[in-house]
Amino acid sequence: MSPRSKSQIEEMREKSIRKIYDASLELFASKGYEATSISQIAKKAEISKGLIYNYFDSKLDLLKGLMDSFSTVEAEMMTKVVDEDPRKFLENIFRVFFLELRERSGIWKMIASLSLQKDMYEFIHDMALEKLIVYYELLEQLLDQIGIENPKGEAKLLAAMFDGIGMHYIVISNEYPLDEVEDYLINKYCKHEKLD
Amino acid sequence: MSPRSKSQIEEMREKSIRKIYDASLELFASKGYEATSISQIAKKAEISKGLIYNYFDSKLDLLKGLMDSFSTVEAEMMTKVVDEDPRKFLENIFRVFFLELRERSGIWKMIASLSLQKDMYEFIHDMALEKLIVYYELLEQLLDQIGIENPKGEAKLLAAMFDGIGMHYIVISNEYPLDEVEDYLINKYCKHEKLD
Amino acid sequence: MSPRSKSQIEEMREKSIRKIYDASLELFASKGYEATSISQIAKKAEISKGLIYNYFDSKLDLLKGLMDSFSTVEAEMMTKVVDEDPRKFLENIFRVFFLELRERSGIWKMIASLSLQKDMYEFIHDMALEKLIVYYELLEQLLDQIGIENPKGEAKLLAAMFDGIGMHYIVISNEYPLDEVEDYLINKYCKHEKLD
Amino acid sequence: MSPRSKSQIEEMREKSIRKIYDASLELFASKGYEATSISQIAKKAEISKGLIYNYFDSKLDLLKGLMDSFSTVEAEMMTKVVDEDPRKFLENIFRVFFLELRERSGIWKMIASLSLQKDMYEFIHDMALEKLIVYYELLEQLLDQIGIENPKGEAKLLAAMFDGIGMHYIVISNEYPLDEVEDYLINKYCKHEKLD
DNA sequence: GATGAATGAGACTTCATTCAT
DNA sequence: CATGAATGAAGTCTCATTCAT
Repeated sequence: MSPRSKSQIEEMREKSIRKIYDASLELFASKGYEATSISQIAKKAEISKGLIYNYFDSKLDLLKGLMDSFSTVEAEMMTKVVDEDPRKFLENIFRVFFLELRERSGIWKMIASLSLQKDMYEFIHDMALEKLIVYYELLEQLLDQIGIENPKGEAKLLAAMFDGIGMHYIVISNEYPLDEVEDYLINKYCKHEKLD
Repeated sequence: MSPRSKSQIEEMREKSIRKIYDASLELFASKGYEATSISQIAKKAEISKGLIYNYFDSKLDLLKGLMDSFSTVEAEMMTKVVDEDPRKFLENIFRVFFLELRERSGIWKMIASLSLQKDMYEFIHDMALEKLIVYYELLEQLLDQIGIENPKGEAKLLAAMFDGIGMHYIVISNEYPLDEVEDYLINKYCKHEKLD
Repeated sequence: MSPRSKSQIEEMREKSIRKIYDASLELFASKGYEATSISQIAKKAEISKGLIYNYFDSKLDLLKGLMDSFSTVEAEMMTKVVDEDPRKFLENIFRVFFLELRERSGIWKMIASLSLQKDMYEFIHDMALEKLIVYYELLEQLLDQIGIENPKGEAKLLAAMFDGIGMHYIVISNEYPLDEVEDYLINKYCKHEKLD
Repeated sequence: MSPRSKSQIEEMREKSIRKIYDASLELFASKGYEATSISQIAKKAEISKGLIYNYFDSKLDLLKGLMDSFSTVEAEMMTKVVDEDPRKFLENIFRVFFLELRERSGIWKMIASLSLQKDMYEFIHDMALEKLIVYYELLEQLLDQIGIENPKGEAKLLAAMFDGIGMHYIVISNEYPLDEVEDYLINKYCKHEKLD
C-alpha cells in the first residue's frame, strides 16, 4: 500500500519545501511580499500552486515558515562566532555580518522591509524586536569587556550602524564600498587598545 | 463665464489633494504602498475613489506626487539648518533629524520602506540614491572642518547611524530611548574639541 | 436683467450644439460610440463636460440628436437630386452617394456600424430600416421607369451594392478605386439603352 | 504524479474555451465588442469571471482567439466549395455565403461591425483587408472564366453585393427575402450562357 | 449659459485559495 | 504527494452624470 518509505516521503517533503523557500525568498526580496503572487512562486519553484497549500496554510503562513527557517541558520551561525577574546568575538560578528550582507542581501532586505511594517505583520515585528534586544545586549557586553566608555549607548549606535550600512548597501549596491567600510570598522572597534 | 472663480477652484483642488496626500501618507507608512488600496485612501480621506483619479493618473503617480511634496518641505528645512560653525551646523542637522523622526516618522518609514525595493520603484531608488550622496558629502565636509580623522569614512558611518537609528526607532517605537540617543550623539560629535 | 437678446442666446446655443455634434461625429466615427467618452467629446469641442448636459439628457440622447441632424441634411440633398429623366435621376443618386462617401465617410461609417447593432440601439435600427425601405422603393421605381427587368430584385441588389461599396471603401480606404467603381457603375446603369 | 490525465485536462480546457467562445460570439454579435463586459460573458457561459483569464490574457486577446477560431472553420469550408466548372464553383460560393448568413449571422455581423472600426482594432482590419483581397481575386478569376466582360470591375461589385446583402439582412432580418435574393442571384450569375 | 469638482457604479484584471482527480 | 482548473473577492481605473457656483 505504501510504495514509498517514510524517509523517502520525508525527503520529498523537504525537497519541495526547500524549493518553495528558495523561490519565495528570491521573489519576496526583489519585489516584496505583497507584490509577489503564489503563482509566481510556484512557477519559479517549478511546482504547482496547489502543492504550496499542502505545506502552508496561507501565503502569510509561508512567510512565517520562511522567516523561521532563517532563525535556525542564524542560531548555528552564532555558535561559530563566539570567542573568549571580546575583540575577536566582536570582529567575528562584524565579519559575519558583512559576509551575510554580501552573499545573502536578499534575506537582509526582506526582513528589513517587513520590519518597517509592524502594523501589518506583527509576528515580523516581534521577531525583529526580540532580535534587536539580543543584539543590543550582546554588543553592550562585548564593548564593556573591551573597556569602552558608555557601552550601553555605544552598543545602540553600533547596532544602528550595522542596519544603516545594510540599508545603504541595498540602495547603492555595487557602488557601495562595503570592503572599505568593513575594514575601517574592524580597525576602529577591534584593533586599538581604546576606541573612544 | 466661469461659475467659480479661478482661486476658488484652485482652493478646492488644493484641499482635495491635501486630503489625499494626508490619507496616503498615513496608510503607505503603516501598511506599505502595495498593501494600501485606493479605496482605503478614499475612505480615510473622506472622498470618492474617482476623485483621486481627477488629480493623479494612477496609484503610482500619486506616490510620486506625494514624494515630490516632501522634497519641497525638505529643501526649506535645509536652509534653516546652515550655520557658519561646523559644530553648530552638525548639531542642527542632528536636531532636525531627530525632530523629524519624532514628529513625522511616517514619512521616514515610507521612504525607507520603498527605498529597499529599488527593483520595483526605480524613481524612488533614484531619489534615495541622490539624497544619500548629498548627505555623505555634506557630512564629510562638516566632519573635515571639525577636524575629524578620515572624514570620508566617518561620514558614511554617521549617515548609516542616522538611518539605523531610524529603523530601530520604527521597530521599537515608544520603548526606544530617542532622547538619550540624541543627547549622546550630539555630545559625542558636536561638543568636544576632538572626537576620535 | 437680460444682457443678451433672445437671438444672441439662440445663436450661442446653436454654436455650442454644432461644436458638440462635430466633435461627437469625429469621435464616434473613428472610435465608435461606446469607446468615446463624454470627456473626450468635451475636450475636442473645447467646451466643458457640463455644457453637454445642458443640451442633451444623456450620451444616448446626444447620439439621437446627431443622427437626427443628418436627416435634415439628407432631406435637403434628396430634393436636389430629383430629375424628370429617370436615368439622370439615378445618376444623380450615384454621384451624391459617392460624393458623400468620399467627403463624409465618417457619417456613413458611424451609421453603418450602429445599424449592425440593432439589439442595442433600437432607434438607430428603426431609422436604418425606414431609410432602407425608402431606398428600395425609390430605386425600384427608377429601374422600372428605365425599363429594367425585375426591378424589385435589381433594386435590392443595387442598394446592397451601395452599402457593400461603402464597407469596402472603409476597410480599404485610400487603396480602394472609388473613382473607377463610380464611373463603371454609372456607365452600366445609367448610360446604355438596356442594362440587363 | 499527475492527478488528472493529460487528455482529461485538455478536455476540460476545450470545454471551457468553447463555452467562452460561444458566449462571447453571441454577445459581441448582438451588442458589440465594446458594449459587452467580461461579467456578461462569464454569466452567459456559466463560469466565473476569473476563469476567462486562465485562458485569455485580456478581453482583446479573447476577441483575437475567437476570430482565429473562425479562420480554421472558414478554410475548411473553402475546400468544399471548389469545382472545375466555374459556374458551379461560383454557385457553391453563393450557396455557402447565404447558408452562413442564415445560420451564423452572428459571426458575419461581428466581423463586419469590427471591420468598420479599423482605427481601433488593427488586427481586425488587417484580417478583413486580407480576406477582401482574396475574394476579389477569386471572383475575378471565376467571372473571367465564365466569360464576363470586365471581370475585375464586376468582381468588386459582386463582392460588395455580398456584404451589402449581409448588412441589409442584419438590419431587416426576418423580413428580408433572403431566399428570393439567393435564387435571383444564382440565376443571374450562374445559369445563363452570358450575363452582361 | 457655462464650468469642472465630485460621485459611484461598473469595467477589466489579479490572485489567494479550494478541490476533484 | 501532486496537479491545475475553477472560484470570487478585491484591486485599479473609467466614465456618465450631478451640482454648486
